[in-house]
Amino acid sequence: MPELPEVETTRRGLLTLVGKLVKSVTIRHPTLRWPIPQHLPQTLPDQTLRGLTRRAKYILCEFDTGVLLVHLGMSGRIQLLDDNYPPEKHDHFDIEFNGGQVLRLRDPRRFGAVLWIENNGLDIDVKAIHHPLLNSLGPEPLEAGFNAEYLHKALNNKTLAIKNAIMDSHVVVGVGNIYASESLFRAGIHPQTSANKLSIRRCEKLVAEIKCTLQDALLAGGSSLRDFFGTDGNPGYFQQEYFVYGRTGASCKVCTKLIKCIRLGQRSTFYCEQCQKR
DNA sequence: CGAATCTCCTGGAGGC
DNA sequence: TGCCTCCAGGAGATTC
Repeated sequence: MPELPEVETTRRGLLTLVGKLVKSVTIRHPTLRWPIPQHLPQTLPDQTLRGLTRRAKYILCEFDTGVLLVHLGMSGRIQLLDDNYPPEKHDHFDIEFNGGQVLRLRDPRRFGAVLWIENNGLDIDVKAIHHPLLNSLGPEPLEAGFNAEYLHKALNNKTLAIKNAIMDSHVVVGVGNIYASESLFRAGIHPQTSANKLSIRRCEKLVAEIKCTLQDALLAGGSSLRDFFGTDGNPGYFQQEYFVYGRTGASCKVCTKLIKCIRLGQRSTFYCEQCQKR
């Protein structure tokens, strides 16, 4: 479900909680990708949510004594409830705040994660947090550090398909299966092109289209495939703007040729052979 | 080292 | 209605 636009949409929907005090924490199903720390129901109450930031597809919830790192995996979704409604089957984790609002994590496939990073009494800038999951991440796609020069250099020694390369979080974060196909279409680049064969000019085009695609999706409130909804329960609308994703056999919106689907790195990959060149 | 494959888990869709 | 197979937005771990 969630790529960068969906995670960012989720984060923004939770900003109203910043400054509030935690009342209680409930863990119903601790076995996500990694176990949810069992001490959270003791640790978090009476702490203030100091800030909410995002790095890659991780939401970082800054509390007084540490940072709660949340990842939505494939099927995760966070709801912001104004009351403590009865949980449903896959509602694994709640944070209840003073005033009654509840942050609720639902994740049927349980590929998501909730982890705790203790700050050990130090006032650490959340941007400078050290954690194995955060240490080797590439640049944020919407920031200035992700540019043609950077990408060209990062792809320099890579022979794998460009589509797989831009989905590698060491190269650039936040680009998942949907937006990889969409960005490559917009850039006119065939997904099987060897990463190190892209000229600096085409890197420039690809960088621009990744930024543009993610921005457009963000403005639409993300994409709703099956089950993405914002924290307020409203779906995103970007899927209505897909050029290629999920459109196998339909005609290209630009040239009318039929959209093709191949498997790359075990993932469905959609493209137009007329509009996208190697 | 890079690249490809495997893995975690549940649910929905489609075929029979 | 039931049973089977296939597929799904991520990404770390493992293997070659």
